[in-house]
Amino acid sequence: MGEIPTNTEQNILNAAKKVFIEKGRQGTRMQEIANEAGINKALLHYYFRSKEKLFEAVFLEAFHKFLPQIEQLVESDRPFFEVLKFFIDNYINLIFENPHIPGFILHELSQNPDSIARFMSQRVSNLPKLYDKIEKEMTDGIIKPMDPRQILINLIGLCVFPFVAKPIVKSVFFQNDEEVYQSFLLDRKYQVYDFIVNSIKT
Amino acid sequence: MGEIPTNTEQNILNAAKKVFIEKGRQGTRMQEIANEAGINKALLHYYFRSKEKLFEAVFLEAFHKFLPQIEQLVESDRPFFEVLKFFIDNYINLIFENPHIPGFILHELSQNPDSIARFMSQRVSNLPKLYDKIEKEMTDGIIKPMDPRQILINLIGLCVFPFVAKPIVKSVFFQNDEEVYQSFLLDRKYQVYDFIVNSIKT
DNA sequence: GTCTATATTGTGATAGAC
DNA sequence: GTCTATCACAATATAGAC
Repeated sequence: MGEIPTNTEQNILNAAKKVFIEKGRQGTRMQEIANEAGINKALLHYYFRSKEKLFEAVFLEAFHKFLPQIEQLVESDRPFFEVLKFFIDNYINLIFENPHIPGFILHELSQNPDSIARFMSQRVSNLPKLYDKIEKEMTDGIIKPMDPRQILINLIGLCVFPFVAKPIVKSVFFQNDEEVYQSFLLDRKYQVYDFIVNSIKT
Repeated sequence: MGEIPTNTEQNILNAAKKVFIEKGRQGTRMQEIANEAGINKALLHYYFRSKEKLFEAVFLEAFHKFLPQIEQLVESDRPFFEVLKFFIDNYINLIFENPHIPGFILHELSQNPDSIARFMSQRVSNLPKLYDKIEKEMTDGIIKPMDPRQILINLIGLCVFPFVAKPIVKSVFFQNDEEVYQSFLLDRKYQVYDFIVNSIKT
């Protein structure tokens, strides 16, 4: 439903993405994916052997869409604060366009923590380079001395949380006003950047 | 299983809490709750009419356990930074003892965002008082001028995220070493406090 | 109150016509 | 490749004995 599919397989995958990411693995019914794709259940099994296989395809794509962004933080020789600004801007834009994916990934991984090994591969192998970069700026007196991992975990958490906790945030802080909540999100990237910089700069 | 139940109803509720909070509403089987409680399925329906009712009982308790902590931030005349330290300490301790509840709440609410109205009640009615308290310290030049809601959302996000994202955090930053991850968590409350204070103090 | 047995519906998966 | 019809089993819920 919606866009014209190039082929049936892609059509199914698109439908599956939508349903799985919103409802989760256990909350998803094959029938609903079929409806969403405008076909019948049998075709799902024709293209993807089982619900399990279909789910894996969806999860893999979602996971890879969100994780490798970390590489952006390394692939540059510019100062950390500049790279940081660039990353936050891109990452929050990405979440904006796919607001349900972070919660989807977190929930499915918590249901099946060991599966993460299959998805990670070499993606984060250059994380040590990022640590070096940050520690370099610490010895240069630009950033306060602290565990670089704390910075990175705070960074991801601050970006992701307002989206993952949408119902609570929207209800508690914005009286369930969708518009006010959205305008809060639009301002968020600048707030996160300022918050982090103020916290870690010397 | 585990502790001796005072009565069957409480026994069922304990078992249901364990299973629902770990597996989620859709991932939970009534049979598994029955096994966990050491009884049979029929008794579940005798005490709680349906899976739905049992879930609601579990969710309500979990939700109220975690939300009203916000009140701590208001119920004191001490400076905000002191109250903040106290809150972070308590809240992270609470999560430590119930590490799966935050993810459980976030996921279930995102599946059923409208249901939040039933659970909130007057709990956050004194939030404006907290805003006033923070804004007072801004005009006093103790805290940087900014939207108090940004501070509070960051606060919750920083506390909750390392637990909700355990598999990713543990894998990406700690090579899946549970012990290292745990020691990171133990240090977390001080890190979060420092991070926030450094960021918002003038 | 607690159990066993069973009803009833939901759901993933397959068979087979076209 | 795509459909309809159906199987097989899983899961919630209830009936009824004790």
